[in-house]
Amino acid sequence: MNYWLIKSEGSCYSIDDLARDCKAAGKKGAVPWTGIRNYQARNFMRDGMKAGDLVLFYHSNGTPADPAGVYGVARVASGPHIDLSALDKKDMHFDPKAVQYEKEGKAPLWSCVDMAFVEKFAHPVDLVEIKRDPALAGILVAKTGQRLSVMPVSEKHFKRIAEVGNRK
DNA sequence: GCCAACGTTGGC
DNA sequence: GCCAACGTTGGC
Repeated sequence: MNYWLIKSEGSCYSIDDLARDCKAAGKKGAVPWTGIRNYQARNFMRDGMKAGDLVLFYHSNGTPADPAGVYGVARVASGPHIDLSALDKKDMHFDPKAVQYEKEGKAPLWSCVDMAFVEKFAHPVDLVEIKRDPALAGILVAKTGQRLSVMPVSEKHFKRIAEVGNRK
């Protein structure tokens, strides 16, 4: 069992959106986490994530009203599969190179997994809090210049953030 | 909205 | 294969 952190712009796709879409997905209860166009992030998703892994849901690009931070927890709900949004010309994350891969019968250029909503924290654990907490020293998301949208988290750090987020 | 940090692209 | 130019991310 591994632990991860995924980022999303809160104003673009928040944990509330994930909760809504997972509910709308019915029995499946999960949505494909598409649009990742960074090789390292893709590799973490495609090669590292296993169904059942728990994932911190981080909102990036915060505002004073909705600060950047971890807002809740999701769960990996599938193994890796092709990210169809890369083949969709109308999609924001369309990639002609992925179409080329498809034509040549290669393995998909971009893959993703399904994500299920687990919980929204009683209060978000914002970046300031994360950086200030000695129990979270060394966590990747607090590192300057860290732009990965999918990254591993240690079990210790995962549990600490979940504990702080659900406190009170 | 600024800008530092980073990944990717493409000329050579 | 180097590296400058460019685009993007994301904190502030």
